[in-house]
Amino acid sequence: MPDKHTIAQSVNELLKRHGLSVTESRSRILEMFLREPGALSHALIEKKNSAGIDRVTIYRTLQTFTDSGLIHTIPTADNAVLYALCRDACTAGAHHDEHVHFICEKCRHTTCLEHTEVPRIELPEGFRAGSVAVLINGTCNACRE
Amino acid sequence: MPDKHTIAQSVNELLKRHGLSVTESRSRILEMFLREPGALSHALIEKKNSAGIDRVTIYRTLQTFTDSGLIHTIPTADNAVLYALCRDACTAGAHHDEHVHFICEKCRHTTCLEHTEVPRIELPEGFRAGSVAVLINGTCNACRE
DNA sequence: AATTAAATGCAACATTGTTGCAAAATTGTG
DNA sequence: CACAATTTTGCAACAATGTTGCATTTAATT
Repeated sequence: MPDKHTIAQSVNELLKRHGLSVTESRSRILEMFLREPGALSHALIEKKNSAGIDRVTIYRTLQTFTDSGLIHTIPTADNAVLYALCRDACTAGAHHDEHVHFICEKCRHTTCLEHTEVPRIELPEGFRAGSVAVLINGTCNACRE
Repeated sequence: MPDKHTIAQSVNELLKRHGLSVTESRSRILEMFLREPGALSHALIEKKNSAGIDRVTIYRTLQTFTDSGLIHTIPTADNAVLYALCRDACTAGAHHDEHVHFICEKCRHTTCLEHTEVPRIELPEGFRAGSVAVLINGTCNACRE
């Protein structure tokens, strides 16, 4: 795990690079994402929120981060939106998060498989693909017995 | 569009084949799915609900249908779970809904591309896949100019 | 340091989903 | 076809989740 100094620096730099003003709440929330290897839900962020950031601020911050290309949303089958850090390539308005998302059935942890390519899918006549999301349920490398 | 008689018959038969008792609410809701080419959300079902079926009953019915393999859920990025009819191969506890789901950006309609195969995806060491869901955003065949 | 613009917290509200329980409907059986 | 057993429904109340307006605070700019 990177030390505190490095994380604080990254947080600051990341916010600025995406044209966001640096505030206490944003820094804390972004730090959670940097420390977390996988994805976070709003609920989990609230749980981790020892600083007492307002619930509404968390909603707005997640929206802001998504809009500015810092994080992206991951659709899930059980109606709980997850958020995860975007790769550097993401910019405001243009997400490049076409990697595979893996949800572990045991630890319920969601991992972005950054280096697993999404295959090209042949669509029926008349359909034109924009973005492609792949969600895999299974057992992750940490939970394998 | 199939005529009323045929749909009423199918509804009845489908419910029975899945071991469910035939009630007014279930018939009406299942009929919506049979008439609808794509997927339905809870909200949309409530809107179409001219019969005044209770909100709670709709929730419970969708749960029952999902449990018994009549319909399956489709994850979406905007936190609105969609439901769609399963192919005949689906049975209680064992969904075979590994087809591609297509969400049109123009008409917001979700189509199950039953015949579009989900490709095998090579996972990193230690990950084992269970189910795979593919969600494609784009323009559907009806909205293509 | 002062000004301007943006972000936050609070309160109130809207929407969505859940649970317990009594009333009503469905199914199987004689 | 009527009866009993079981399931399903509607209602009410509640819990959780997400949204909006506005006054106050905070951050960026000069």
